Amino acid sequence: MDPATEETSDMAKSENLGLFLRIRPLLQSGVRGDRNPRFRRKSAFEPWFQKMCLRVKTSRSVTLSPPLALERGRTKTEVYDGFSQVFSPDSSQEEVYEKMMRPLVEDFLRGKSGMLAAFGPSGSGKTHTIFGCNSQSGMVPLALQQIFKETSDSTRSLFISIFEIRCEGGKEERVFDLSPNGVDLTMHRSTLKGLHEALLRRATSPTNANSQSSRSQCVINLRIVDDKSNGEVNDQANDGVLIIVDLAGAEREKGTGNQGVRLLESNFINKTSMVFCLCLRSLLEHQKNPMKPLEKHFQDSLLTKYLRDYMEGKKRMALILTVKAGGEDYHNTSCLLKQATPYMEIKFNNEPSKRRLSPSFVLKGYKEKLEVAEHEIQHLRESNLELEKELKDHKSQIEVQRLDDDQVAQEIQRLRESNLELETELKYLKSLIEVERLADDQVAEETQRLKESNLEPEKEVKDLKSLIDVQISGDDQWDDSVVEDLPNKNAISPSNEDNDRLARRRKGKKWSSLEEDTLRAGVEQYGVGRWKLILTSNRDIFGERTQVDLKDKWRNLTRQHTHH
DNA sequence: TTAGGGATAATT
DNA sequence: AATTATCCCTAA
Repeated sequence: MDPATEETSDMAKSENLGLFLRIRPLLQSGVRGDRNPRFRRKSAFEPWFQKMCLRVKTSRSVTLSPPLALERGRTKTEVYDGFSQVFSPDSSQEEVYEKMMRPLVEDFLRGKSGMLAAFGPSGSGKTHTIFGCNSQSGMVPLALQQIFKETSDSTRSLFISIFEIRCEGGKEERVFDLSPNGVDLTMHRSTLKGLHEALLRRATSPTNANSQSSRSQCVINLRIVDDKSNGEVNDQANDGVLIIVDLAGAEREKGTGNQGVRLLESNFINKTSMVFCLCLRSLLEHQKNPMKPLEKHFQDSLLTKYLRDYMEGKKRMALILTVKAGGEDYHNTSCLLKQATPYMEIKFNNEPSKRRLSPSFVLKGYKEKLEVAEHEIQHLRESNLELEKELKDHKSQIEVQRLDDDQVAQEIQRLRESNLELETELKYLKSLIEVERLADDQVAEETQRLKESNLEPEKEVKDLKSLIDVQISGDDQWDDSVVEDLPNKNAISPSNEDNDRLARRRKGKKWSSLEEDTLRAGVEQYGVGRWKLILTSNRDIFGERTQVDLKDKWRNLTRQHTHH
């Protein structure tokens, strides 16, 4: 936002992954010129599909409610919030462009790289959004339009390449260059033609249409360079790069007539998309907890290899989810939202080289976290007080407004929870710091004192900070190895097992009804006790749960059932 | 990997 | 205080 102020400092400015959501209209108005006529017929014959499971709540949130058929008593609508922008079914291409694409393009013109990936089930409008059709240009044509307009008088050239990665069956992925010449096209503003040809071929050729394109990834790469320097520098020296990716379908493989085929690792229709998601998830976890290594999922597919910098959080990325909102789409949509929503917490920093983290570097990171935590605790305390007071007031009045009371109480509960969360994080950080081996006598003593005293969190934070300072100052030539090895529990020194255990316990996560249903279905399909199989077949739904978690949950579900 | 027993956090 | 839901540990 403010390029002038952000400069050198290492972890200076980071921005979150932009997560957009676009809901496809239920009915194809004939204008769309859709390629699948069966769709139209189907929805005409089966009007109950009109019931929408997904609705826009605000410009940044949606509500998802299961269709009646799936309800099993305990149904509540879920809210997904925090999107950069939600585009309703009647949003126009221009609107999407303005709010999502234009900032990317403008940064691109200023030499800042970025990427946009479209993700969603096939038929949800990914391609329509990215490429558009004759009457409604998509993001790519609109972006080019803007780019050509703004570079017409400059001395810069634009390079564009477009290619497709297909992986058919279980075979190797293959790359198909869709540009007429097979190499990068040099384009000035008048030579837009080449792209049009590529576009046309992809969008309208019936042989190349649905079946294949839903399983292939289309990548468009724009590069802008100054004409002064020679054009063909392989590296992205100073040039901005803008990559637009049309990811393969993100639906789960089994339709209505499921066949328990050996699925690869999860039910993704396509390996590349799965790897893409694995990368993002790993990145997110790594950022939440730096002790977790950033796994190298990217090397598992061509696309993610190509996008490595983005997969590792080094360059900025935006994601647009396209979904269908019909009742029949509930499952796919739910899976997609559940999976992709957390990604909005991913951050990108511009710092390109982060070699090996010295402990003091890591500690500095913790210190910053502590500071933030300190603030938030303070803030939460205040809101807590405020709300509690408010609640009291309410209660002292007549009890007509019970509902309001409940809402306030809920809010307080929520705040309490996040407050708790922060405090446990403090505890966690504290234990990590202890693990760093405080060889210094003085420091060890200090730690001991801290451990035994019953300080208020605020004070504790303060003391921890000074503690860190002591460590950082007396620490110049540590080598790495600590960081990479730590995620392994066994590598932690057994100094303080009790404290360590406390800190490591995962925060309990309630089972969603989707997860429960999936578990039931899994047991039905594979049998009781095949937890590993059930888990890996549904990893996109179960997220970070373990086999044991599934087993325990099943124990619960059935125990309750028999107890009845 | 799984089944069970236990610990711990969340709810009632 | 008692009951549940989750998470953790470990023998087999």
